[in-house]
Amino acid sequence: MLVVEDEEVLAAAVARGLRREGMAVDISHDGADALGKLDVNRYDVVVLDRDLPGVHGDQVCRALASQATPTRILMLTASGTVDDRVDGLTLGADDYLGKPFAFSELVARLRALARRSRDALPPVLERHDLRLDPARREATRGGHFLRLTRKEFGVLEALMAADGAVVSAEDLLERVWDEHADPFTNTVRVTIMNLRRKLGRPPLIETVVGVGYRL
Amino acid sequence: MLVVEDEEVLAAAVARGLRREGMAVDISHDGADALGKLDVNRYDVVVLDRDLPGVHGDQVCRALASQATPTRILMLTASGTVDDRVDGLTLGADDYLGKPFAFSELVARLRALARRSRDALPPVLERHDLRLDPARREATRGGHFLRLTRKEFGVLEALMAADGAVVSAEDLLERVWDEHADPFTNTVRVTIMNLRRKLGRPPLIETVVGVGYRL
DNA sequence: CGTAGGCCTTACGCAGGCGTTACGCCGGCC
DNA sequence: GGCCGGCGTAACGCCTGCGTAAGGCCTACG
Repeated sequence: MLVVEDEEVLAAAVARGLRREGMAVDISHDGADALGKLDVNRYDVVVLDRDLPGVHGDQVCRALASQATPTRILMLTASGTVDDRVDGLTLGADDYLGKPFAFSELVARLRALARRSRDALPPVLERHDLRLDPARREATRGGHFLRLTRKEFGVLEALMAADGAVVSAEDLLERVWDEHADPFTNTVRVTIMNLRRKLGRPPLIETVVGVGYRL
Repeated sequence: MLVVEDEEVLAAAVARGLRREGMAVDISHDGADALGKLDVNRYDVVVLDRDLPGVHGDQVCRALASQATPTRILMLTASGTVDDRVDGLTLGADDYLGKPFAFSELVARLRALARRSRDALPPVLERHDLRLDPARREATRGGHFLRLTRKEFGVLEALMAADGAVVSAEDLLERVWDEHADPFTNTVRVTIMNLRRKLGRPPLIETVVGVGYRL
């Protein structure tokens, strides 16, 4: 989840509560920062306060809705009038909750949205004799099953989704690991190595020196 | 199931009875709350009292019928006249039961509706040498009967319905337990263990570390 | 009122995922 | 030709996540 809320105390409280519910939560305190994070990370759901200083919540919403993304939006608003609800939904929000709200209701709605987001996401990726189904979490090569760990699966998914384009190690860190990953770590190289080993021959992952990796 | 009934004592009694029959049951005491839950959760069947304070049962029924959902509706009504029955069915209910009713009849009708709601799936699930009949609550492996508890049966049903895809512990909690399940509980692991033990060998349930389980 | 069984919890041991450090190879550059 | 930066690879250790046992609560039932 990404929680976008300028009131820092509220944001922290919500994040803590959601983490207790088992969710992975990032926080933004303004619209510009939110757009940056949305650009860089993939979220299942964004909890978006409508009244943001600087870049307004509506703008964030529009920006997100305009691009074809599987990310769902839950709008938070101070005034729970019907007009707001209509506005929010026409702007591209997927759900809407007026402040003050019951925390349990927020959780329930986020769960529902996250499930929708997962359902909507998964086309089966196929390249060469590789087949990867994110929904079923299955990867095969030449019909033969591959037992991949989470990181390996994530890296392979990112490479396949890039469709032959080069993906930098930094991109992989942000997509497969999380936003606070140590930029000087060696773990991507090690994961790539293990992945290559499990994929077998002929080799499919090419190193582009100084830039990144591609299928 | 979702039971919508403003008489709290009756609602609790019905829910308890249905849980004894192996169903996962949520409760709403008014129409607005029911609409919220229906918005957020997926149910096979809604048991809907017609006479609700605030948002009337008919309105809930209409709202639900207007959207393309696999959820079935069983209307409960205080007066068992034919007129009511006709009204209910034209509103979009799938079945109808007048109060007072025999509990066994309620169960039978709900079973029938639940089966219809799921009839995208074959009524009897079969994978490998496993056979599972949700209607009769019977499970066999290699022709040999398995004595499963409700939770074990539910978990196995979910895994078989997933058809080899990975099912997360969180999904299992939502499907087999109910909406108030503690996300950090250990009970899924224990149930999986007992299930594996009862299923015998060769082992059929695979653990995908950090993700979930699959058949 | 006692018993049995379903179910959840706590506690603990263990395998494996994952990140680290260290080192060797290779190509480019001054 | 020596230096250096980028990468592959091996080996090690931490610690998460899972399996499993044991105990306790609650409900159903005799």
